[in-house]
Amino acid sequence: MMNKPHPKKIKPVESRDRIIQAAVMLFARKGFAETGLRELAAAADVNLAMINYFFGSKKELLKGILDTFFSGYLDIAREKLAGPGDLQTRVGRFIRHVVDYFDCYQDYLLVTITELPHDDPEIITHKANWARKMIGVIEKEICLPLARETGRKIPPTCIGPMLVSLIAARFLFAPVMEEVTGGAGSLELSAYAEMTTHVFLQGITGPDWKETRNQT
Amino acid sequence: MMNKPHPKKIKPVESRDRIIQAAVMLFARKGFAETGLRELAAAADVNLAMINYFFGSKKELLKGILDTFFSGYLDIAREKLAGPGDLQTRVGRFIRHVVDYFDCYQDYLLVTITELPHDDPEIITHKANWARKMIGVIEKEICLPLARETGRKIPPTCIGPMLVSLIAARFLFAPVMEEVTGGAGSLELSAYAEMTTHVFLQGITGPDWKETRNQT
DNA sequence: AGAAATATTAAACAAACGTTTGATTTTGAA
DNA sequence: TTCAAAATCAAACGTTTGTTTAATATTTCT
Repeated sequence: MMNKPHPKKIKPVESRDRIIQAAVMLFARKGFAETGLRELAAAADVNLAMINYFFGSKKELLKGILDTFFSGYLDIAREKLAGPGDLQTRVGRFIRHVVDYFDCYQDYLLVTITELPHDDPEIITHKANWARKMIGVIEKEICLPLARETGRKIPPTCIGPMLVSLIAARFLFAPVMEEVTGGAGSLELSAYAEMTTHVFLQGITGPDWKETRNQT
Repeated sequence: MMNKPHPKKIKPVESRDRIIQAAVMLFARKGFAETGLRELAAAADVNLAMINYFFGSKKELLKGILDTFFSGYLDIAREKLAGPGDLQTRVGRFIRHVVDYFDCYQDYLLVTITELPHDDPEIITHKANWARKMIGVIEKEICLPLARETGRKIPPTCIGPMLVSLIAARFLFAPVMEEVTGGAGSLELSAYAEMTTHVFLQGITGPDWKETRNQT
């Protein structure tokens, strides 16, 4: 007996995860408030009441989605922005991974960004907590080295938003740009990462890029 | 008779404008869908029915707000991005004016950006039409000169979103950053414009800025 | 097998939604 | 003053909203 040290939770994975999956898709495409719980329940193929059963409320479900996205983003920052290499190498490595992450979690990104400025006090604290941690990493890994090497002081509360906005631009504007170009495919992902890195480090007029091609 | 060639419309200015003013504020703070028409009517101090009387529908009201913002943004691009000066001068002049514009129309900006990715077909056509015009200006005034001078080809559908995201970052993240810093004032507006210009043109590691200080 | 915990269901809740209607008031020109 | 257009209003329209309840089905462990 007690050979199974507790099966823990392996079962509610099915419905619960289908709800999250459908929620992220619908929130990204239609917006949080525009998405009704009945519509969401239908898309996730669960009973309406299951949503409140698992998450308590619609807002709590949103918080879970935001947490998932922020958590992954922060992990990349801590892991890739620190580590070996000079500033340019580390920033290049970071951006390359964030572009992949944003591409993979596109819907999470859209939900997060479009809900960013809305000042629901229940939500804003969550966002601020994540932002604070992110600002800390950026200050340590970008702003301080930059000030040490060039004497240039840029506050992390300025760099942080700029950096994430720059990278996210492609995905934020994707729906509109698709309509604009009439479906002509956009820039390849790795090329976009390279270009973003160059713009952030050297600007559009800076000297030739291409030397920012280190792996991992 | 007919001495007054028609007083045209000078009267509906009162209520109609109060509605727009309240709508922009509420849509920016709470989101479009989260804002009820009754709440909006109360904030604008008009009767509920006046909104549909003036604008036909809630969605039509939103389109009007988007049009106002896009129109002003496009005007600045056409006026400041063209004209005398080399690429750096023109971009610097453009960014300086856009930062002022975004600051002045902060709520319009938030409404526009947070509604950007949502794929309501009635709205997306409007956005795409404006984006197309903007892309045209950027191609002509930035991408072509850049390719001519440096041989570097960056598609305007990439530069456009990057540029606007970079400038808008401060305003998009403002509510969160305020909570993060605990109300400590953010960078001064003109300093932010200068920094944004430098990052866009030379990147964060580029040579000293300060020479991008032309007037008008 | 039986008891306890977990999942799932249909139905109902009050509240809020965007919109419409029809009557009334205000307005500006004849 | 008179008349028609524009503006304002209270009230109600039928849906849809997020959430809750209580009963049922399924799974899990003893």
